[in-house]
Amino acid sequence: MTAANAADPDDGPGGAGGGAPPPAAPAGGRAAGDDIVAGVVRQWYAVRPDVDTGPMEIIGRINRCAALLQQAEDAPLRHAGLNRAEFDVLGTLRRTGHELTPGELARETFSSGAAVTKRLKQLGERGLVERRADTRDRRVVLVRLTDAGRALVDALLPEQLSYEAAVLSGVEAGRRDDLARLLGELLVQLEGRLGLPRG
Amino acid sequence: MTAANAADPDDGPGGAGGGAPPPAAPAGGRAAGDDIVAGVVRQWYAVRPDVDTGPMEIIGRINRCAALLQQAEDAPLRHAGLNRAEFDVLGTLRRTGHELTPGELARETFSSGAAVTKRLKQLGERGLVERRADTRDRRVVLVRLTDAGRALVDALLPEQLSYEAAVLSGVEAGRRDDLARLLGELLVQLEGRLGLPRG
DNA sequence: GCCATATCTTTTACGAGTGAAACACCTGTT
DNA sequence: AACAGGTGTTTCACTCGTAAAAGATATGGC
Repeated sequence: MTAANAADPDDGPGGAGGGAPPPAAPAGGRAAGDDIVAGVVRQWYAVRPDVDTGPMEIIGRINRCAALLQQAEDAPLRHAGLNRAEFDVLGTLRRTGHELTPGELARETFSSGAAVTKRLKQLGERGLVERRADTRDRRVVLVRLTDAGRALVDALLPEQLSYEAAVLSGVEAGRRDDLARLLGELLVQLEGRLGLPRG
Repeated sequence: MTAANAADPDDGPGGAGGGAPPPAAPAGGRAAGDDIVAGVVRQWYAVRPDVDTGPMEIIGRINRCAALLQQAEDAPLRHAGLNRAEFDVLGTLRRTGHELTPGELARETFSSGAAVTKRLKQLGERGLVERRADTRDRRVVLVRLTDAGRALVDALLPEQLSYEAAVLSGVEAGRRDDLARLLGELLVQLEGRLGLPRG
């Protein structure tokens, strides 16, 4: 609540927060080479020029990208009857190389324990993962990939990645590296700011 | 389907697609200053060094950022009893400045018509939007903000934006601009590649 | 040894989104 | 005028995720 009210609406046009005003303005319409968010920002500037829309240019774009990607990105997975979340569980087990508990899987895949339980049930019924009780602590369940699960991940991973590579291929290689680096910086900050409550 | 299989798994280690292998490798563990995705990439490199994890560094990070943001970003909204999606509808009506149909709202907010119908029902019950039938074409419904709805958006928008600004403040200003620009480039590509089917 | 407390997993109740079907209406053709 | 086909909105059945409660087990103080 502290800094949240820092940018009052009567900040005054021109000195709005720190972001430069959007370039010119095709009357709120959309210019060639612009993405959706640029148009949105211009519309806001037309009706509320006092407000600093800077954050939208990052957060809005991340949300749009994530939405677009999630709608289409999973084509190779869907083909195998999996969704992103299920593949995420399988992939986590594969890349760590050892058994994990449902709690660890939940933390690793950013979802609730309940969601993991559901997914494990389905993946178990399909013979892709196995559960066994921990001998030391019988509250704990240990989950591992079956041979079939491992084979499926290994087959799907390159397909999925090359599909993703195709999706990204419209951006020049050097800029992809820049983008990855900057997203990494942002993610570190977000983890610190928003992820701490879990520690 | 065309270019999607371009990067075959037997691309050969060292020449994997275009991404450099992850730096050294703390045994799959996590180094200081690294984000979660960097650790994930290293784990993959340890068990499947033949695979080009480049796309993960962008898509994985975007997904993580979006997940983290969505969990916490909405603090000021939640305080007003709204969620992101509802605020998105109100904001769209506010920034365009005129009445919109449910279909237009669906396209604008990236969601299904059914979802928009539900939201409009709730927002209508709370007195934030009004529907009226189009006089020309009676299939069409026109939605507009009530005075209360407009006042709520105008009050919430600066709060929400300065909250978002605080979340982003850990990244240096110049880098935020770079990030916004690169995300814009990516978004243009994604819109072209993944958004075309709707046209 | 026993109890209070904490931790891990699963179950339950519910909210939100989606695709497909249903419904209402328009428009051009015959 | 009637009809076929198209478009816009809503309803329906379903999936998926979550928070909170329940169930099972460990652990430390007495």
